[in-house]
Amino acid sequence: MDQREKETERQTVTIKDIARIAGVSHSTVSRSLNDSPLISEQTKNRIKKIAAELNFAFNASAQSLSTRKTGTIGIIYPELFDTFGNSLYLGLLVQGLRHGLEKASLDSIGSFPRNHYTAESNIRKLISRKKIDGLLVIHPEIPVEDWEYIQASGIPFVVLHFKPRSFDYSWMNYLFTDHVYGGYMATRVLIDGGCRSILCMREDSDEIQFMERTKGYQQALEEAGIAFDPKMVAGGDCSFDFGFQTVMDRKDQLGSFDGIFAEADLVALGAIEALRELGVKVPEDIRVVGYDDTELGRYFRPKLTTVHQPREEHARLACERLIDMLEEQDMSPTMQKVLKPLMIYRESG
Amino acid sequence: MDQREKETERQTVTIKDIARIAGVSHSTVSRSLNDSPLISEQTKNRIKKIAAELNFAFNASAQSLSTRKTGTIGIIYPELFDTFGNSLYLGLLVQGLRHGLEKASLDSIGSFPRNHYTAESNIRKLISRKKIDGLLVIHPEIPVEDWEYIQASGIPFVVLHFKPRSFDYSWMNYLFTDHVYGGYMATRVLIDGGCRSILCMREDSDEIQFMERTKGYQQALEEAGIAFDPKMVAGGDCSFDFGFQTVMDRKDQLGSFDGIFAEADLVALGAIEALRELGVKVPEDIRVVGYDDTELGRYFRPKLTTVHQPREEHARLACERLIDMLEEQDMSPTMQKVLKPLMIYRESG
DNA sequence: AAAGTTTATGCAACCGTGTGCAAGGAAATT
DNA sequence: AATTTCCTTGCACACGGTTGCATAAACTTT
Repeated sequence: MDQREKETERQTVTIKDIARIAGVSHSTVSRSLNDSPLISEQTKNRIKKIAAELNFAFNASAQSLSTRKTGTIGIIYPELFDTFGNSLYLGLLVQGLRHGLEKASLDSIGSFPRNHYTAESNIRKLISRKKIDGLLVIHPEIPVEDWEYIQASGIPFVVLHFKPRSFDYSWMNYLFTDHVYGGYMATRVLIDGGCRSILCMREDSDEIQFMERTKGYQQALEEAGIAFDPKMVAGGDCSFDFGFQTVMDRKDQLGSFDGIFAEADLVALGAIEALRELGVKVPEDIRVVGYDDTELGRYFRPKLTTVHQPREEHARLACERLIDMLEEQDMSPTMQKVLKPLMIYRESG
Repeated sequence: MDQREKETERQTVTIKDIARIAGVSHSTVSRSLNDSPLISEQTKNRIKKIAAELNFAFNASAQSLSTRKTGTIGIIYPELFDTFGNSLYLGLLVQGLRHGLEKASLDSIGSFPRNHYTAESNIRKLISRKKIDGLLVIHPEIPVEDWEYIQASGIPFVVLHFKPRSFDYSWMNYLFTDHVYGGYMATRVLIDGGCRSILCMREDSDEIQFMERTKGYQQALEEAGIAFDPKMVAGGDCSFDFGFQTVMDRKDQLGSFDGIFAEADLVALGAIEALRELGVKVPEDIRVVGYDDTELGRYFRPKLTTVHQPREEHARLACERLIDMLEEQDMSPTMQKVLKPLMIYRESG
């Protein structure tokens, strides 16, 4: 110990201090404060009172060391960007999880999969150093080694939002959104509105969710007897500019489509803005549907018709399952849900 | 210990296991892995090799108990809402902090000031149970008892973004934004653009930052020799509707103002939308300036002229100071900065 | 060669809490 | 009254590390 410790006079109260004051052993104090049935009510109350007077609080590290429970959950999620509408979605999802964990008095360590400076895996670090009791994973690209580590460690965890790529998740507890259905619904809205030539603006990534949205688009077309035309699918990124540019690139063939399914709100807004500048009326001339139901779509005019993901339900169910796993020590994948998204009907579609 | 422990065969490697294998005492292992100069290079290397082979990792709880360092920082921040543009700002600020902490290999527990279910103070809980080494506080309403607790505990902390109300912060390390200057700049942009009657739409809250923005507005008016008229200040919430409604309420007296300073982007956008519906051109007829530089303002047309807060710099400086405090044990308030915001010139102003 | 110095390691106590087991005392039973 | 049972409590060890101090070995110095 540092010599200065003495001077600084740490006034931290431990169960031994309470034991001394109460004239009992520290085990009795420990049992009392943990409401053990072994201790008489009288003694318990006396000790609890002393503890309260001294503002006693358990030392979390000591307790964890002994009980092998940290009372902390790791939440792994990706980098947020201020140019992506769904960053707010992810932020709110994490917030929902935090709320759910609070119910069980669990703290949460938020973390990226790897340390940006050392490139070390934060997931493995948190697990191996035993800083967490469980894990909530929201990330499209967890490295295989990390998945294997998680699996081998036997730590309770629930996967949310992003389907793991290149790793079998059939044995995991998970909660996803049915993006095929989302893409299908969005496209159906357009078809039901009379559209027959629907442009699909998709994110050119290998994230499964975008594949699925496009698949739903195709299904809706097929169901309506509209031939799928690969030329009607434009690939790009998740930006306003992509939507804007994609429309502008087609300004000479505006009659070639009468509906747009943008797989992200921001893209839809870019498309709408381009259409406005070209003098095309939305939704009268061309209908536009977005995806994600970000704040953006609520205020732009025309207000965006879009697909909403059941964020609250995701968070609630994930926490419930995780807490259950912590208590029951039962890792079986009893929570494998693919929730249906919700169509938000506004003006643009 | 539970009997089942034996069966489950915990394969966790401890320094004692390494000691046994290496034929040394566990203190030697501890010193080796911590690179103590007391141990010979030869022994160190041998032991490090064994540790690496066994995938050894320190038990965080045990280490904390002994060293009184947890390697974890608490980040206290408010509830985010999907209807407030600055929720994304806060999310990104927290992310910036997380990055800054990663540099020193620190984890972070994100938390609201109090538990929503038990109403217990999370701040006091984290400190008293010794779950964290330091604190980053981003919240407009920390209860006085919590401030007092923080102060008494002597824990290193830095306050960001929100000035504490009803508690003296002159002794703290802090980083704020100069909102007086922000309000001044925004108003100056309008005045320089020729405006003489400027409507100020402010959030009717007692958060200091809004008071300051309004103060800056007044200063700019005064400097330009424009009399301040209380009727030109509209109070409301931080919503699109507030901006929209405030303009609509004045549709019969549109000539009475030629500029709008909205103290939040969303409010500015609502105002712009109302003006558009009323056939008023922005910025030709009426200029509008927002505040916050949220994603929203980048895509709406006309693109929003607004005030940007130096988020990255806040995060970086706060982490640097906090890490320094952790290492130096020097709590003196050497980091008391009020950063200047940045004017973003776009189309609306 | 003896004494002093340096270097490398081990011993044992400690950090704060949990818990199996033994033991003491009171109450219940014979 | 002696024995058995139950209820309380304390002892001692465990959890997995860190560290002051003693000690043994190796190396200098005289």
